[in-house]
Amino acid sequence: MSDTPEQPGTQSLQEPSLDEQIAAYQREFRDLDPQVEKVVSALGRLNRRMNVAYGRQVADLGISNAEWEVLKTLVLAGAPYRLGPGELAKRLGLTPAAMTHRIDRMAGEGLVTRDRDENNRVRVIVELTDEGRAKWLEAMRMATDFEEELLQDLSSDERGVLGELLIRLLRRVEHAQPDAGGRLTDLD
Amino acid sequence: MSDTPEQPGTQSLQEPSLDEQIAAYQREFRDLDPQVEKVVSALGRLNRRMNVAYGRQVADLGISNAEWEVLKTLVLAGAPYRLGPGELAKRLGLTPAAMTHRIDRMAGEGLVTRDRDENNRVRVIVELTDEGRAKWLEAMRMATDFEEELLQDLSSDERGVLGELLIRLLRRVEHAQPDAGGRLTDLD
DNA sequence: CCTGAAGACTTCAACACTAAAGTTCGAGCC
DNA sequence: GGCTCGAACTTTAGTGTTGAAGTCTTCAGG
Repeated sequence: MSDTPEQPGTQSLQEPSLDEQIAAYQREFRDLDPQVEKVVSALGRLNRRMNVAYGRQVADLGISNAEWEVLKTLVLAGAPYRLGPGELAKRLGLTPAAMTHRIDRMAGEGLVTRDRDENNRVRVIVELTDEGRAKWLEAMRMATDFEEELLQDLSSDERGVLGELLIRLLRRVEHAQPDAGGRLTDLD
Repeated sequence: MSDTPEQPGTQSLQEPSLDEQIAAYQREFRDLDPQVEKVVSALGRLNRRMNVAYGRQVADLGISNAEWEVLKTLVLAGAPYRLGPGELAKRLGLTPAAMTHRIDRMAGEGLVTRDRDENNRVRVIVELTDEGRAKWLEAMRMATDFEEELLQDLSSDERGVLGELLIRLLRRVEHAQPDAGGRLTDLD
């Protein structure tokens, strides 16, 4: 069902329990598969809660979740940690316009630099600063600690199984099946 | 790692493959548990993709994802499908101010009505209209079809296992353990 | 060269959300 | 009965995002 991600600053989402929710849906909508609904709703909720948690953690470092996303993307690019605004926008799923402003802010805070490419003056190069990289590292440490704790109750086998199942779903959504029975095409 | 939910209107998120991403992180950050990272990253990605998909579907019905959330919450409330703006805000994780505007729009579109409570004139009652309920039903049908298709490759057993594992994670995040070893308190 | 077309960003107007400051109504107190 | 407090919503100011329009640069012809 999804429960899209909408947190206010850092509030306490207050909703009925998962089981109550599913029971309510079944009352209102007869042909609902509870098993499917359970998986989908749990997925959505889990994700929202996690995002709230990440947001709090990076806030302690003085950066926003949005800024952290940019730092991660730049680090993922590897080595000199450079990427153009357009490329960043594509990877983050933002419009170029939003990227322009985001980079403005981050450059102002010293997390990245923004320069014109000398070889092709239409292009702009955004590069991580040492400070930006340091912030990333701190955030990364907090994030992995949190993630480790989140999965604490699961055995290694269970973690493996969970990972595999999720990846199968992801594949289904990403490669938008060449239609061998199920549609789901044009997902993105 | 999370990959927070940020889609532009309805773009094609373009990112490295999950395996590439994890490999890159390992290069940059030594003590990273690939198994944990796999689970967390898959969760985040899956969710973003799903939200994009939901957004497209409800857009075909002429409503936004945000509006659909309100419809769902009202239906979940049951029977006369009424809730105050404050209560709605709490359940959706929005500020009351945002709720005011959202209700304005939706009332303008005839999806809900907004009236003062006769017994307590400070209170406002938002009620689903028949049109709103009809929209919900259509959206619900599309959503469940999509969800069914998403899980198509998983056997009933696998769906059950996945659901249980997710719920265990959810519990860990929701009840923010009374600290018997792991922290994670104050999550929301 | 000079021109036209395409690409990569930026600027602008409109919209949605947050935080904080109002407004209005109901309740308790003396 | 009039006062004050608190609750529930709305308004305002500021930020971040989208979509469309605009600018600047490069490249392919003519």
